[in-house]
Amino acid sequence: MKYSASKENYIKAIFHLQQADESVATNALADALQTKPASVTDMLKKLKTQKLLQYEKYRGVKLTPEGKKLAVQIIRKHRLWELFLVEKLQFGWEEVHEIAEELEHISSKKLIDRLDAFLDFPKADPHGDPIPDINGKMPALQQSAVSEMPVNSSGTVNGISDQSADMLELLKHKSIQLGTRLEIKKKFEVDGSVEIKIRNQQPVNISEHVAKNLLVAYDNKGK
Amino acid sequence: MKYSASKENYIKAIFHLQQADESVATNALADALQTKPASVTDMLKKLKTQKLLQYEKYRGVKLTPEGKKLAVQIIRKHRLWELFLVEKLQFGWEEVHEIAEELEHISSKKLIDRLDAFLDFPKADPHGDPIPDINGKMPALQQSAVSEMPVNSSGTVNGISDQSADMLELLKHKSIQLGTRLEIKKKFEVDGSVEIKIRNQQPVNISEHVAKNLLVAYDNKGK
DNA sequence: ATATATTTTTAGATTTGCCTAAATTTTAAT
DNA sequence: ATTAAAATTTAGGCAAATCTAAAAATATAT
Repeated sequence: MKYSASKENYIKAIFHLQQADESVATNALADALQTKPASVTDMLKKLKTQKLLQYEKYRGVKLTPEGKKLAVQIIRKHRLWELFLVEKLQFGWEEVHEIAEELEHISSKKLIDRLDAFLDFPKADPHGDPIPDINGKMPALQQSAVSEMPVNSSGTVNGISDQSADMLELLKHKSIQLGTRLEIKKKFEVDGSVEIKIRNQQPVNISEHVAKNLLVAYDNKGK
Repeated sequence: MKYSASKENYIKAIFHLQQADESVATNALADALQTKPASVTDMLKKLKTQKLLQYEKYRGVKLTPEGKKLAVQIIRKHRLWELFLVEKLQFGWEEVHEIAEELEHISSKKLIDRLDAFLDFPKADPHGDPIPDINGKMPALQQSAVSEMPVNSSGTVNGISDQSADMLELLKHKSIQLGTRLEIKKKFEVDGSVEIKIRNQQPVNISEHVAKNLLVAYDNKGK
């Protein structure tokens, strides 16, 4: 079955908003999709008749297994295209999302499976998010503290264990935030500090404490 | 300016139908676009207000310079994507058209220019049709007789000078037709005959006469 | 030159996806 | 347990792109 780009965007948004198995509110969806709640209600009725979701009025919405399957396919396309853009066409990792929003609606399944092979069956996109495989299986997010990463590896900041104001201030000062892509340059055994490099900036040093609390999603190749 | 996929398809169809500078008939367009003449009339009125074409009712339609520019951009995208699919993703040259019909509507100009560079600024698509460059300049179609082509080069059958029934019968027998992709394997000086290979078939020999009359569009790399 | 056939346009609907404004339901607060 | 606030849905419309059926213009044939 083939769905419009608009419908696919609804399915994707619900998937992302749907933590665990709670249902998603109309307003939350309207917000995520930059549209009006009334439009969301309209669309939910249509998607319900297509059995992509469970919807009872005033009760919010949940994806059916079929809806989830579709969502995962779209996410697979999105993340593969993002990686293609960064890895093969030299785009910056911050400029690819918008383009992938369009590319993810190209329908050919064969295309996406070939692209997957061309990229060597990658496990994560440029932001460190996992890429579902050909069967829709989503690999666990590969996350670890900066202190655990090998020299010369790279990844994307994805979480901070110590959320104290002091820590956040320090990170802000070093212009590190969620989504910041960094590379491990050198590790000092003496004090456990780590030298990291952010994009075009000069390498900076972070203490063992910071390195242990800064969580990074790392790329990973191979099947 | 950004146009809908539907509008882009109209512009492209008019461009292809518009020989020299004659105007294109409503019915011809409806035919090419697999739609009804009434729908074409509706759309032509819209495209006229956008100054992409000259249209007087009952008088047919012509692209304005602006319309032509848009058409060339779309064709550039289409052909680059086709080549990408064949060259990088191992698609057969006959299965790429349909997918490229979707990909050609992805809007990012930067994407297409990067793709162009990634493919090494190719001059022709897998069917031998010329690819407009970044400025919209369309290289002349690189066409020559099989007899003139170097050994190991390849191309796509694109015309036949001698259109006699006998010639056509012979070509049909060897399953050569417009669009057939072939490779020059060996040339025999003695009699001017040429050994060619078609896709997955065994190599076949064609006489000097045939080789001189079989016109092929050949691929070409580099700026 | 006039009738007939063909092409093209108009008129009026339909579907998709969105909107605003008003009504309804649910939730939260006292 | 009411009432006020917030969330959600309904009702009625709009624009894009299509359609069918009917009308109008152009082309063709004798």
